[in-house]
Amino acid sequence: MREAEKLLADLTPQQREAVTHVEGPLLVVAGAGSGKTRVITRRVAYLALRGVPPHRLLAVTFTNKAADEMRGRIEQLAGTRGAWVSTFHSLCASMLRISADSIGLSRDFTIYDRDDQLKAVQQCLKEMEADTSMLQPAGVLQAISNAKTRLESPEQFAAAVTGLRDELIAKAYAKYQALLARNAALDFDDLLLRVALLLQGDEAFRDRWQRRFDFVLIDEYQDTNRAQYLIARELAARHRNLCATGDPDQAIYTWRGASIRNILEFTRDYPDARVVKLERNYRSTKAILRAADSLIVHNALRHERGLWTENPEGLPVRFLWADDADQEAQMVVQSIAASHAKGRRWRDFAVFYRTNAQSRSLEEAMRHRIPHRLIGAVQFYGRQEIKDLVAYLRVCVNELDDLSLERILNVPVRGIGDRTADRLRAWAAANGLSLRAAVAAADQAPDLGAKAKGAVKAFSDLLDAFRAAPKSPVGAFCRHVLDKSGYQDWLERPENEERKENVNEFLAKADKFDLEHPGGELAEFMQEVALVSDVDNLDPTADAVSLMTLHAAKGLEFPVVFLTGAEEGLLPHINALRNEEGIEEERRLCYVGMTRAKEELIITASAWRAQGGSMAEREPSRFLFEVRRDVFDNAGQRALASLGPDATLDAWDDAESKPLRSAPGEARPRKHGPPPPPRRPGGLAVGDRVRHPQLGDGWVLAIQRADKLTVVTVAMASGGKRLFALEYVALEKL
DNA sequence: TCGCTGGCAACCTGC
DNA sequence: TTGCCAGCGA
Ligand SMILES: Nc1ncnc2c1ncn2[C@@H]1O[C@H](COP(=O)(O)OP(=O)(O)OP(=O)(O)O)[C@@H](O)[C@H]1O
Repeated sequence: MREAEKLLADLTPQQREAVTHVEGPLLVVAGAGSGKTRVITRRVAYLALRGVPPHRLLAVTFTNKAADEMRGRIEQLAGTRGAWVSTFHSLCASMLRISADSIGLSRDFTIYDRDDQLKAVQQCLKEMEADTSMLQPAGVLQAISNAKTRLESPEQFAAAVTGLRDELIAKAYAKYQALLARNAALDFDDLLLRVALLLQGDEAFRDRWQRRFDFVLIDEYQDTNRAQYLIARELAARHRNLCATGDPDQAIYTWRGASIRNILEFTRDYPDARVVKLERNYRSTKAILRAADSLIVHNALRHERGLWTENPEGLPVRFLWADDADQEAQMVVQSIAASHAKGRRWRDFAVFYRTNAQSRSLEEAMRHRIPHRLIGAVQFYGRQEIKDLVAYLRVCVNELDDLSLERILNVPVRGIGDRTADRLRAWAAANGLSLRAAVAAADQAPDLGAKAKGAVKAFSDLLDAFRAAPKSPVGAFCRHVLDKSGYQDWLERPENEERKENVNEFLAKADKFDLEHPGGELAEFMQEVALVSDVDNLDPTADAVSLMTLHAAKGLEFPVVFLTGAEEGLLPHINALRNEEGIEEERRLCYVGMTRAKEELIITASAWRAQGGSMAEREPSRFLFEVRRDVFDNAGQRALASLGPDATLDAWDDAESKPLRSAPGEARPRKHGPPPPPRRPGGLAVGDRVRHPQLGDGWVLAIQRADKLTVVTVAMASGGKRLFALEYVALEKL
């Protein structure tokens, strides 16, 4: 028990209580940075040290990266391996593969990603007799995904809908499921849905998996959806040793079906559950915590809870208001560079944003200056060349995967054009053949010319050869495929330099897989590839600044955090403004971002931002005015005071005025919110030296009244001319 | 059959 | 601003 003592030594009494609780349901409601991940990890190690065989332990994390880290920590702490640590999706994929034979599923099933799903939907819509021009594939897919999240089969969905549009969607859903079944494919939703339904309806399956684990632990429980909830419940039904940890304030995935009610109603499901609350934050400074707390209390649909820390007060939060996105990026870069010069490592910094599109200006500003890693965005696996190679591998594993086969039919170009493909597809459909079977029997196909038949035959032989070749080690097989398919030759062309590098990166991943899973199957590797998430590619050992979305930041921590684009329409996002729930989720997202910071938090926003082709004027996020003003530094307080709806002023002018901020272009009326009260010119004259709160010093070139505003043209010391409306920018006369 | 060009819509988060 | 699709010429 000495080891177990050590395990508990540096834990708080509450954390210890959660770790040492053994039998029965346990709920750990933990505020941000209070150590819930730490608790789960220790708890698994503790149970192992108490003699529970590690392979009887299941811990479910939100990302594969979190799973890998936790697995490593557990091995360190308990000195044992074998605990099953994975995400829900990986868990379900593995369960389905393991139980494939008994549930009538091919163990070589393909996992379809969003692009595949869209293609499948498009194909279904095309095949439908009714006019589907009113339906957008993305919308239909959304509806299907929603239905699956509600665990509704196509039949149930069809029975519940009214109206032409929904009836068409119901038909499309049925066709879509049939198409996936024909292709032996499952989409992300299916993985969860199938397992949830099997656990409920298939006795053998349920029995087998209920006996598989003695303890079940679920992290980030606040972001579980209905299927995940059922899976957790069923897997733990026999022994009820279910430990859930989460933070309702960090629920940020309700838009894809997650339900905060799962965590809020845990004690209703398990009235005898032990509930442990962790309220001491170990991550952030007092200033950061106060800032975050003062924001989240604005959520009405929330249980009152407090979070405290013994950490130092720390630096005040900074707020930087830029002219445009490029300048915002510059400000971030300058801050980072300055801080780095004072001794910070690059990896101490993270820059968060609401939408991937925002990463562009940041990346541009950092290019060649600051080592950085972009998480997500144009994901690695979304690249054409990677998808091509993956399609080859999928076809090698699963011959029924027509969608993937279609992708590579003529890639690289081998003389099987659209017409030939169409005819093959039509012939296959007419005869109930898979596309692969049609390709194999192409010489019997009607209306195919001799030339086309030859090309198809050669392709079929190629696939046969792949099928016969050893699939392991995976890296070697990938190279074999690239070589024999002619893809490598295509990659060698000078214009494909970058593509070749990406493929090489993929090959390195395959080699890594071989190393970590000696004798591992190609199907397993394909599963891993299908289920990687953006953050999984974050390498914490690389000394580089991390750029990622707020969603991707969940669960991570960094000494210095930049929260960019704190603007109305962006955070909260325009599409979330429809209802209060939407805004509250955005507020939680902002809260998650803020609470990632250990020592420094810098929030930035921009007055103008490119939107489509043109520039749009922005307002600072309402969240900035909900955060206690006194957590900001002086410059931040001043900037916010001058920007806010409750701006403090020396004088009032005309409240009806159309505002204009430091505009690089033309003045525009603001779209929402009350216009901030204008400020008096302040006795400025042409030739005066002035200071802008963020942009620095300059000289007044001109003062004009325009549209009830006072517009000052300033020659900036840093170069260039800028327009400021005195009503909106606190220019200080020097 | 292939590859290029131009017009047009979309731009939120992601397993 | 970008990425997708349709249409066209070689
Ligand atoms: N008892 C403790 N003593 C010292 N440090 C601790 C303790 N508990 C947690 N920490 C530290 O606090 C930080 C946050 O812990 P952890 O990531 O487990 O929190 P969390 O609750 O999962 O956070 P979040 O929900 O915000 O993602 C980590 O750096 C961790 O090492």
